[in-house]
Parts: sequence; C-alpha cells; structure tokens
Amino acid sequence: MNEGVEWATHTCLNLAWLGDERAVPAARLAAFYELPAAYLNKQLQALARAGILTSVSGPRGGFRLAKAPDQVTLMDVVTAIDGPDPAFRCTEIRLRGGSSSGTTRYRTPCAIDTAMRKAELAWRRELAAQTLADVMTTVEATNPGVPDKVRRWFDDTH
Amino acid sequence: MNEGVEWATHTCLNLAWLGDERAVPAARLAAFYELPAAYLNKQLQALARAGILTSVSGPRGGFRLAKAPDQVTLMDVVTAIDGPDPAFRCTEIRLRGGSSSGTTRYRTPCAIDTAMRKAELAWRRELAAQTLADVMTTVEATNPGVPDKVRRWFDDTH
DNA sequence: GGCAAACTACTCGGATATCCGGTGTCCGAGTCATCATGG
DNA sequence: CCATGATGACTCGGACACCGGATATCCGAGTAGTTTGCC
Repeated sequence: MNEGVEWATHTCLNLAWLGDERAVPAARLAAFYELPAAYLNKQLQALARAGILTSVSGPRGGFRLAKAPDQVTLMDVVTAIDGPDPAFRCTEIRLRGGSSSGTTRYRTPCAIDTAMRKAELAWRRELAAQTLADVMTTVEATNPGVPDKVRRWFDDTH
Repeated sequence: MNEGVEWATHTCLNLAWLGDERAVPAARLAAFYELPAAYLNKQLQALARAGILTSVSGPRGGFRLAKAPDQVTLMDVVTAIDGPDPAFRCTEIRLRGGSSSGTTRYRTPCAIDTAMRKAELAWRRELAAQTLADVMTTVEATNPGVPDKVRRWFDDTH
C-alpha cells in the first residue's frame, strides 16, 4: 500500500482535533511529523479532490476537514490516496493461449477473481466500518493527553 | 498486488486438475496461458520454497502440487508470491517531529495501525478460508468441461 | 543378450538487465492581508 | 479618522526529475534418459 496513506490518516486526525475553525498550511502539517512538505501537499490535494478536506489558498489558507470526523471512514482516506482500483486485478488469462482458443465461452466470471474480490470486500467493509471519530476515541482512551498536546503544538509559532 | 499472484493461482489450479502423478515443466505451464516462461518459472520457484509445489530437475522433471488441493489456501499462494509483509506498514511517524520530542511515551500501539491491521486481518481470514479445492468445486459447477479440457491440452504434444 | 559407462538433452535455480509507478521536488496561478495614500 | 487602491507575501495546484522494486530474460548446475561399447 502507498506510504502516503499513513501520513494522510495521521494528518486527518490532527485536523480533526484542531477543529474546522481555521485552516492549516501543508507545510505546518508536514513539520509536525518532519515530513517532506511538498510531497504531503500532494496527498492533501488528493484528499481535497475526494471531498475529505477543503483547501483555501492565500495567506491564512491551508487545509481543514470538510466533514465531521464521524462522517469520514478509513476507507474514504485509503481510496483517496491509494486509488479506487482493487489490489487484485483479473486479466482474464483463462481466455489466452491454446486452452480456450475459440472453443469454450466462459459465461461466468473467473472463480479466482471472485474469491479474491470476496476477500477484498471484507477488507473494504472493515475499513468502511471505522471512522476518524472511532480512531479519535481510541486514542483519547489510551493517551488522553494527546489531543491537547496537538492543539498546543499547532497554536505555538515555530 | 503482484501480477504473478494471478498466474500462480491459475497454474496451481491446473496442476490440481492434472493430479500429482506427473511433473509439468514451467515452459508447458506457461504455454497454456501464453505467459513468459522464465518469469513464470520465478513464481513457481517461490511456490516451491513455500512448500506448495515440489520441483524435479532434469528430463521428465517439472512441478507438481505438494499437498492435496484442500490443504492449500489462497492465503498460502498470495503469501508465497507477494511476500509476508502487511500491506499497511506503520512507520511510527507519531514518534517523529517536535510533537513527541522526549515528552510523551506511547505505551499503546498506534491506533491507526491497529485499525488497518484489523481490516487486513479480515482480508487474510477470507483468503485463508478458501482452498484450491473450493475454487475447483466452483469452476466445475459453472464450467463442467474445463477440467477435462485442461487434462487433454496437457496430454497433447505441442 | 545383458550390463555398465559415457553422453546428451532437458529442467530447475539463481544471477542479471529493463521498465514503470511511487517518491520527491520545484515553480507558477490565485488569493487574502497589509500598507500606503488621499479625502 | 476612514475608505480605497496597490502591493506583497503566502498558499495551493499541477508539472517536472529521480529511484527502487516489480517485470522480464538469460545462462550455469544438476539430473534422468538414451545410446554405445564391451563382456
């Protein structure tokens, strides 16, 4: 899976804690984790195209969460960064070669593709069942000080 | 996911239908789907290392299934080709940057990593629940002529 | 004819090139805050 | 003092290099079948 998925998810969590009052520039969001700013910007653009973030240009601009945290699933984030294509891509090799040259016509979908899709669907279902709000709840339960700390860090000037 | 996963799975299915009486060379297995023989050979070696296939050198050599089809899960095949690493790799970026410099010690695992692992576990569970024998049953139910056809093709000299 | 040894052809196995998508970077378009200026 | 216009800096957005891993290929090690020669 894409590396940017991790960056994007953590950044979304930070934006969720900061609230949607103000917009945060990509450079600031990147500095929080010492990530390359320009590259994180690329990922944030993808999130904006997917409707997860809203972007504002110019001074005082930046990114903010477009929806409530409980309306954004991990599936949304992963799809925005990693693309909508399934991990297993059936190329229908059963139709190639001398095996099926003109004789057999497969009316049913490839059984292997079906099995892979079934597994991938379970994966997507699990990701779609967890929202950013759920992850926030987990973090606050295990590390209660984190949200305030994030807010203070972004309030300070660096 | 790796392209070779599809080739490997289809080839395992063919070997299952042919039975483990005789060994089939990689070149013949590749010709069935018009695949590059040397590259498929690479995948078959990975399957052999994983204990899914057994390889025999020399004339009359080749590959054959090492276990009964109901003892080989799709998870086994995918792991053999694509590697055992999880798709989502947590790099613990929460420990980097000024955010957690020396102050907070996270005793609990990363919540995002946990969520991703949960989804991936569901995926692995689905793959592990389906064996080659299950896929064979599906194919025979939808396309009954396929197994015999495969056997005939591999019996013929080309 | 039977047997053994050398030979040959075949197959796996790993080492070696090539190509493409992710990784990383940079600069231009657009925008908003600021500041100077005049009324 | 207030309104207004120009100015400037800041930020996003997309276009441009770079690199590692997947893709694809080739050749050597080893083996089994075959042939040939000898007893």
